[in-house]
Amino acid sequence: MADRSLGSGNPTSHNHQDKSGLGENKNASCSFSIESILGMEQKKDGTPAAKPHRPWVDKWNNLGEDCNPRLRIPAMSYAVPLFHASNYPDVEERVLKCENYFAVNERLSYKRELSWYRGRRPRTAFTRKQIELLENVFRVNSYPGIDVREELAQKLDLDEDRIQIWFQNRRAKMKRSHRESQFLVVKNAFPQNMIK
Amino acid sequence: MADRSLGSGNPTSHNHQDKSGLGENKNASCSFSIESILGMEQKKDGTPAAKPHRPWVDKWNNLGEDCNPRLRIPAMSYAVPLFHASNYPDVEERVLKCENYFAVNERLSYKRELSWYRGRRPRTAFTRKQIELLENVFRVNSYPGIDVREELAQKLDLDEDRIQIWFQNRRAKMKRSHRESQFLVVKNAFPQNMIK
DNA sequence: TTCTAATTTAATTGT
DNA sequence: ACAATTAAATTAGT
Repeated sequence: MADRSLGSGNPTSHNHQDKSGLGENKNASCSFSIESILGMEQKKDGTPAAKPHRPWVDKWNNLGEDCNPRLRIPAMSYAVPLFHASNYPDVEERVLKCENYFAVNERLSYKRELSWYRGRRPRTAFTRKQIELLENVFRVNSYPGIDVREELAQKLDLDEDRIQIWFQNRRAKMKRSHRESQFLVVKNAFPQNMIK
Repeated sequence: MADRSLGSGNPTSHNHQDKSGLGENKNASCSFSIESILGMEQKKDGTPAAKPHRPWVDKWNNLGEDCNPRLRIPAMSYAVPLFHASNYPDVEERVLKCENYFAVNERLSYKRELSWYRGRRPRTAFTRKQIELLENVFRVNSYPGIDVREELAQKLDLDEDRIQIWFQNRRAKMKRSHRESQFLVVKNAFPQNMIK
């Protein structure tokens, strides 16, 4: 049982980053040859030292000191139940705890195998109450200034950062749905066969 | 998610110049009063948020013509066979059965109640061949750019969207299985009682 | 039941 | 700040 038919043969290193396409395989026919695929991979990772602003990494992992934060075992964080902890299935939670163990004890080992996004902030799960208030404020003002955000942060016991991101994402959502409803309006204003 | 099938323009111009925080209430306590809320335009849905990007609805429901497609009964097809008494909560299941019944017999009734069920894209069943190629590509590049995805889409006769989602889910799966295997490694490296 | 396609939304990156 | 994308967490179909 538990046949994990897929998990076994997988290479574990991945350099992501292929935003720009770059997929020019000149070969005429249908070859996704290894070459062509590898050719498509961007070498964006010269280890760019690109974005070393991850306060929470150190905040939660404050034993290390001088090595590149992006190479550290970072967030353990979301490995440890401290941070959100609530809704993993049992197995996964044990897995996570264990990983954390290992990391704590052996730290600095297999960083390489660990994904590039290690440093990602654990996803915040807003409560119903929090969302409610945020939505109410959003209705009135979708561009709250710093003072309002700070106030909200305090009231909701969240970092001001989270508030800001929330409003950003919320605006994006609103924009999207507006765009889409406009699309429908336009679409319905035309005879069916004019729109494919 | 990328909604690239819609007008890529930026039809809605925002004057987002509100640094000052409009919604700022001078009142001491936490009042975001109804008045202040109603004072604004408020055209955004009060609740569960619309997600009106569902091109396939029309594609499969091309009998109607002038009514709003979002209000139509969409895919009856996959609504019909749902008399599987499986894992919906009782209430919802009854609702479904009922709605379906009416939908079949009365078509276009009970649109409102169907809404939560309606918008979902029918699950795509990939063929063995498709999976095979996708897996092969994934092995070399788990982050294919748009070009590669388009190429795959064409080759496999799928929407590019499906490809993108497939890779997303595949990455999640890989991550999961990596976690699990790490768990096993750690587990075997420690005395039993260290693992709860 | 397990696996996975599809959805929603928090977080990241680059401009 | 926005646009586009990714990952995390869910929902739900087979």
